[in-house]
Amino acid sequence: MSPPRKKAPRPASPLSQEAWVKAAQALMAREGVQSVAVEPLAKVLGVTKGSFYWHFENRDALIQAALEAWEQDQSADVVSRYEGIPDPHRRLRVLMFAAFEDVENGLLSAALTVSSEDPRVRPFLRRATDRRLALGVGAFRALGLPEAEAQQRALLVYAAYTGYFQLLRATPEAVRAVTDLSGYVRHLADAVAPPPKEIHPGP
Amino acid sequence: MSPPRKKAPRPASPLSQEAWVKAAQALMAREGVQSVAVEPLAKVLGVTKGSFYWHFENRDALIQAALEAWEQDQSADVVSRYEGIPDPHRRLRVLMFAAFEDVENGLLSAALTVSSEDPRVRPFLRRATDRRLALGVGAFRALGLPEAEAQQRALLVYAAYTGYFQLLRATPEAVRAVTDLSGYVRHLADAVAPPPKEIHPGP
DNA sequence: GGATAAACATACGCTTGCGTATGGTGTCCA
DNA sequence: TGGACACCATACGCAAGCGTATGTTTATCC
Repeated sequence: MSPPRKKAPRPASPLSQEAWVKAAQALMAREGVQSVAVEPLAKVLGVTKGSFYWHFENRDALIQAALEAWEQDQSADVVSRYEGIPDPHRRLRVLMFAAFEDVENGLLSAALTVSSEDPRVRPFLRRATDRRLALGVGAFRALGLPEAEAQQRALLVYAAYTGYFQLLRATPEAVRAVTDLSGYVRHLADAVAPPPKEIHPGP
Repeated sequence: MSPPRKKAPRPASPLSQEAWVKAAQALMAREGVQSVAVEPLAKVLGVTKGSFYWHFENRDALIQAALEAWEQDQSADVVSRYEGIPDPHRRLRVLMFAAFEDVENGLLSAALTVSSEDPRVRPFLRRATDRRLALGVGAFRALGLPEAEAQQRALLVYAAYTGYFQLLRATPEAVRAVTDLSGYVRHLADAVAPPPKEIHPGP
C-alpha cells in the first residue's frame, strides 16, 4: 500500500500556473502580447476559463507573470555567465557568438520588441535593452575605447543582433539565403573589434 | 457651359479613399496592423462606419490599400534614386546614409516588421526585404566582392538598419543615449567598406 | 424645382473575448 | 464517512468591432 502521506494533493493532473505561463510565452513568441487571450489559451490546454480564473487574478496577471519569467531567465542566463572570462577581447567575442547562437531567445526577444507599444511590455523591454547595451559598453570599454565610442559600437552590435532576429522572424526565407551565420557574426565581430592586430586606444 | 458629364459630383468636403488610407497608415505605424479598426478610425476622421463602407468593400480592402500605397512610395523612392551614381563606393555610402536619415520611413518599416505574422503584411514585407537586400548585394558586388561575401555584408548592413529603427521604436531613450547617429552610420560604413585605402578585389 | 446619386448617419444582428457567479467533481484527512 | 478544499465546468452579463440594411442630407443636372 502507498504510505498515507500528508502531501501531494495533486488529484490527477492539475494544471499549474507554470503551464499557463509557458503557453502564454509560446503564444507571445509567435504573435505578440495582444494574442494572449484567455479563452483560446484554455482551449489549447484542454480546459475552460474557469480553470484560468482560479489560478490568476485576470489576463494582465498572466501576461505579467510571463514577462517576469522571461526576465528571470534572461538575467540568470547571459549576464552572469560571461563575467568570468578575464580577457576582454575573448569575452566580447564569446558573448556575441553565444547571443547569436541562442536562436530561441533571440526570436522571443524579437517578438517582445514587436509588442513594444504595450505598456506592460515596455518596462521589461527597457530593462533588457539597458542591460544588454551596458554589457556591450562594458566590454568595449574594457578594450580601451572611450565611452562615446564604446556606446556607438555597442549600439551597432545590438542593432545587428536585434535586426538579425527580427529579419529571421519576419522573412526567414530572405535570411536563410545567407547560409553562413557564423561568418556573418565573425565579420561583425571583426568589424567592431579586430582580433589579430593591436587596438589603438583613444587619445 | 460644362459638357453634360456624368462625373465630378464633389459636394462640400467629402472624404476621399486617400484620407482613410493615410489615417490607416498612421495607425499602422504606431500600433501595427491589428489596430487598424474601422470604427475607431471613423471616430478619428469625424465620421461613422457608414462612410467607410461606402468607400471600401471591407476592412481588408483598407489594409491592402494602405500596404500598396506604402510599397509604391518605397519603390519609387530609393530604388531608382541611387542608380545614377557611378562610383560604386560612393553609391553604397550615399545609400546607407540616406536610408538612416529617413527616420519616418525607417520607423514605418519597423512597424510593418512588427506585424509580420499577419498574412496580409507578409508578402509586402517579403518583397521589400528582397528588394533592399538585392540593392545591397548589388552594391557590394560592384565593389568586387564575391557573391557569398556580398550577401553577408548586405545582410549585416540591413540588420543594423532594421535593428536600429526597431530599437528607436521600442526603446527610444536607450538609443538616444548615443547622440551621434552619423558617427554610428559612418562606423558601420567603414566596417563593411573601408573608404580611405584601396579595396582588394576578389581573386 | 424635382429627380438622381454621392456621401454620409443610424440601427441592427453577430462574433470574440473579458470577467463573475455559481455549481460540480475528486481527494485528503479527521 | 463526511466535511473541507483544490480544481474545474457552465452559464451569464458586458463591451468592442465587423458587416448589413436602410434612412437622411446635399449638390448637381435637367
